[in-house]
Amino acid sequence: MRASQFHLNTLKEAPADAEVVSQKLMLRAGMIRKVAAGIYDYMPLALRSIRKVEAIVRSELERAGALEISMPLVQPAELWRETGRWDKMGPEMLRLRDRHDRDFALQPTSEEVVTDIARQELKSYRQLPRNFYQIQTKFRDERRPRFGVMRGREFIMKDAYSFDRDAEAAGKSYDTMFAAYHRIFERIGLKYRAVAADTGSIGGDRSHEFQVIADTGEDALVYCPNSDYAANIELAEALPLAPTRAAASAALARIATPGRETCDEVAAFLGAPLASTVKSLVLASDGTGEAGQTAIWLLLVRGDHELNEVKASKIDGLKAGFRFATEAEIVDHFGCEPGYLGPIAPKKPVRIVADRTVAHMADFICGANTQGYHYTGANWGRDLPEPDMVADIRNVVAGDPSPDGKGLLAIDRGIEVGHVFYLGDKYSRTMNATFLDVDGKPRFFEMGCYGIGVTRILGAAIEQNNDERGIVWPAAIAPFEAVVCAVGWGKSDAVRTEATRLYEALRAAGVDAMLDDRDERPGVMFADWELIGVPHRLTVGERGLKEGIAEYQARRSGEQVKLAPSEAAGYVVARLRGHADAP
RNA sequence: CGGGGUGUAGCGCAGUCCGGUAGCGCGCUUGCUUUGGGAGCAAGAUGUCGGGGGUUCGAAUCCCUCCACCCCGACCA
Repeated sequence: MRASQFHLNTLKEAPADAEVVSQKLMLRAGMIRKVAAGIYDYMPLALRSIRKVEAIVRSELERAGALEISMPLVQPAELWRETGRWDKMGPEMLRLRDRHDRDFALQPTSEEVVTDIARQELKSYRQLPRNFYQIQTKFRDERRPRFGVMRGREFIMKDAYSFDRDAEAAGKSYDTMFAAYHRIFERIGLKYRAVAADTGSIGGDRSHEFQVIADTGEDALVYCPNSDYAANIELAEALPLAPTRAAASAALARIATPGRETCDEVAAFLGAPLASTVKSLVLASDGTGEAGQTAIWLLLVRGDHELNEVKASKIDGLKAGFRFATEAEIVDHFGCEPGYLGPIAPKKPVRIVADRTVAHMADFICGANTQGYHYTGANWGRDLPEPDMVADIRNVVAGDPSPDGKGLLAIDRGIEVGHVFYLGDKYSRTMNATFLDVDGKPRFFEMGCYGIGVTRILGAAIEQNNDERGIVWPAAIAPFEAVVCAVGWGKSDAVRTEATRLYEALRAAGVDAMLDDRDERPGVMFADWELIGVPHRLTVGERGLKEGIAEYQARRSGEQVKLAPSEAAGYVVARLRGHADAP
C-alpha cells in the first residue's frame, strides 16, 4: 500500500469528549469516527487491525474444530421468548418492529438462535461434538457507553457455541476452547491472564475470563505469584485473616465521636488502627421478610475492607436480589442515621451477616446506633450475640493469603477480552433441544459458549501498549507491519527508486508494508507513523543514500540502526519473523 | 433513570455575564520559498453559532422548549 493511495487523517488534538488513552489515540490516528454514542465508523486503518485479529481467531478456532456460521443480526422475538430472555434482558437489548408489527431484537448474543439451529440440525450423538461460531456485529444498548471501542454499544464479537452429549464431553470442548484462547492471545501478542470468573446462576467452576493486563482496566484480577491461582476479584475467595478469634481483653465503652462517620475518621479520631474497626452496610431485600415484607440486612466487613456485591448476592435470602437500604429504612431499624450504625442492639431486628474476618475480630470498634457515638472494645458473644451468619462477603486485597495456601495474593487491573463459559443444559432444556443418544433416547445438549470481543481487543491492545507519541501495536495486529518513509520523494530519483525497491522487497518477503510516498517533510511522516503505531520503520533519503545507508527505527524501543540498503529489507523481515539470526 | 455540565468551521477553543450581524490556533485550497522530527510567507475557502419557538429595530448572546453529547451516581453483567 502506498500512502498516497491510502486514507490517512491524523489529528494533533483529540476530540474533547474522548476519555481514555485508547479512545484518544484511535481518534487521533483516524482509525475510528464517532457516529453516535457508543457507535463508530471503522476507518481503513482500524479495519485492517480488526481483520488481522479476526484472521488469528479464525485460524485457531478452525484448528480447534469449530465451524464458522453467520446468524442474523435481527432476530425474532419468539426465540427470545422461549428462554424468557425477551423479558429478562431489559433495555440492554435493542428491540424493533417490522412492518407487520412483529417484534425483533438486534442480537446482543446468540444462544437462542444457535440452540434453534442445533435442535433442527443435530439429530444424533454421531454428529457431536459440534461447535459453531460466528464473527458478528453485536448490539448492546449500554446505559452508559464510554471509552470508545472498549465499551461501545455496537461492536464486533466472535461468539462460539459448543454442543456435546454429556457433561464430560462438554468439559473436553471447554478445555479445547480454553487452549485455543491461550493460543489466540499469545499470537496477538498481548500480556494477558486467564482468571476464574463468576458463573452466576449456572453454577460450577467452569468459567474463565481472558483479561488483558492494563492499569486502566475495569476489572481487578487476583492471582498468586507462586501458583496458578487466578480469579476475578468478584469470585476470589477471601480467607479469615485470623485463624481464630482472640479472647476479649477490653471492656465495652461508648465513646463520643462527633462528626466522625466513616471508619477512617473514627479510627483517626480514636488513634486506633483502621483494621480494628467494623464497617456496617445496610441492605434491603424486598419480599423476603416476614409476611412478604422487606427484610433489612446488616453486613459487616472490617473497616479497611470492601463489600463484594457478587458474593453478597449468593447469601440465602439475598439471592433473589437486594439493594442498599434507604435512609428512612435505616433510621427505622437502627434508630440512628448512617455513620454510627453497628451490630449491637439495633432498634428493630435485622439479619446480621459478618464477614469471616469480622467474625474472628475481638475488641473491635463499631457504631453505637446513637448519633455521634461509637463503641470500642466490642466482642462477639459478650456484648452482642454471635452473628446470624458468617460468610465470605468482602473483596480480597493484595497481600491476603491465597486460597490454595501457596502464598500471598497480588492484584492486577485487566480488560476482559474473552470469556469461556460452560452452560450445561440451561438453553437446550428451555428450548427443548435434544439429540438421540446411543441408547435411542433423547437427551438435552450440554452446551458451552465462548466470546471474544474483537473490537475491544484493539482498545485493550492500545491501553496496554502506548507512549507519548502514540500507539505501539503488537506486530500481529498492527494495521501495517512496516513502513518505508521516503524523504524527498518528489525531487530525488534515487530516493524514489530505492524506497520503492525496499518496499517491493518487503512485500515480496510477505511483509504487510506501507510506502510513504506523500512527499511530506520527514517530521510529518515520522509523527504520523508513530501515532499510528507501525512497529518497524525504514527511512530512505538523499542524505543517507549518499552515505550508503537506509535507517531503521523500532517503534517500541526507539532503537535506530543504520543499514546498507541492500540489507534493510532482510533486517526488517528477520525482526518481524523472529528469526534466530536476526541482527 | 437521578444530579451536574457542554453544544460556535474537520479538530481544539475564544466570544455569551453587559444584544449591534462571528473570531483565533491547527487542518484544508492556491502560489512561491523550504526539505532528516509536526516548515515560512502570501492569498483564499469552509459556520443553518445543536433544533424549534419567543422577546427585541436587532439574538451566538436574553426567555421558553426540544435534542444531542460528556461527567458523576444508580442500574446491568
